Amino acid sequence: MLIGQYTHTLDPKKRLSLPSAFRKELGKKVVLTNGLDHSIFIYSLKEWEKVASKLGEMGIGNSDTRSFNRFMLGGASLVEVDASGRILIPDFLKKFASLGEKVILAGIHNRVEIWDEKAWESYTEKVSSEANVLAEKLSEIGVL
Amino acid sequence: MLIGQYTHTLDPKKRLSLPSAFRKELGKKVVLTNGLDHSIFIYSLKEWEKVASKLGEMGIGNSDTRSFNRFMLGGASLVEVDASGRILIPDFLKKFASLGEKVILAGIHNRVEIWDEKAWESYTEKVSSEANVLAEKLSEIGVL
DNA sequence: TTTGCAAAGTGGGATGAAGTGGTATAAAAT
DNA sequence: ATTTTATACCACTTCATCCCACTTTGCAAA
Repeated sequence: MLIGQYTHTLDPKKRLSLPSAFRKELGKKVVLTNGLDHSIFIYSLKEWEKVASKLGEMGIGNSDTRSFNRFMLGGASLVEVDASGRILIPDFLKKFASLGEKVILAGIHNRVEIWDEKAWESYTEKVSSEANVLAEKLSEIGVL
Repeated sequence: MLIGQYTHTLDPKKRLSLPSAFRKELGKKVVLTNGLDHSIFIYSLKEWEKVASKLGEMGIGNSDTRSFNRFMLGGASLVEVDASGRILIPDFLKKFASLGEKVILAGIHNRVEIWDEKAWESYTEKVSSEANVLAEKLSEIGVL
């Protein structure tokens, strides 16, 4: 279970150190891909295989799933974690998530999300103001 | 059952000692997360796993649940209780709840809530003045 | 009541790991 | 051949963690 939120810096070489709390669970090889809401998703290789096979099972018939598969699968790249726990962010993903110097790494269940700090702040601000309403919805369906 | 209300101090190192009355029930590992109304929720690891697995099962398709998951899961952090019964409050949670030096720890059923002292006072003041109205609403739906 | 003891809450110093920046070497591209 | 890019390696700094100590409070025994 990946949880917790950290602010790290993306250096000029596009290196990003993973929070030590995530390293064990992610392993030495991770998969980065286009995430939803302009974030980057990080999966451990193991988790990625599950996600990918689920997506793969959806077939190529429907044009929506085709596009989504191109988005998630086509945008994926396998990355090694170096000796000091850092990964290299590919250029196209950095652009996709418009990452600046400060980024947020957030553990969400089976994945880690990378966000530009500013984007994360404005997103969470918006969400926390809606959280009460969301909580109500979720409690109606018995989650909380 | 967590019950009772305590005022403790958050030291410069962001350490907060849990009231001894809560320690046994919370265990050695607890989960802190963004709470509603700008408080922080503390769950025992056991209780948390129940909440988290429900949230995690909901998938990534719906944008409302995505937001709420980011709020609850991304805003969470697993924390060890140290030898003298203290926990470390992560920076982002301290900011989120705008905690000052004095904080309130309140046991609410299966969780503990952390509030800034000032915020708690003004909140309880407001609520107690509305309590009559609230009681009526709750009795309408059969709670009281 | 007084004294002693144990538990709870708070504060501070020391150590080690985590995060970050930089250099050197190897590989690749121009 | 020269410039650029990637990777491994090393070094510094900061902060979390551990450990110890002081103070206060409540309880119990003398």
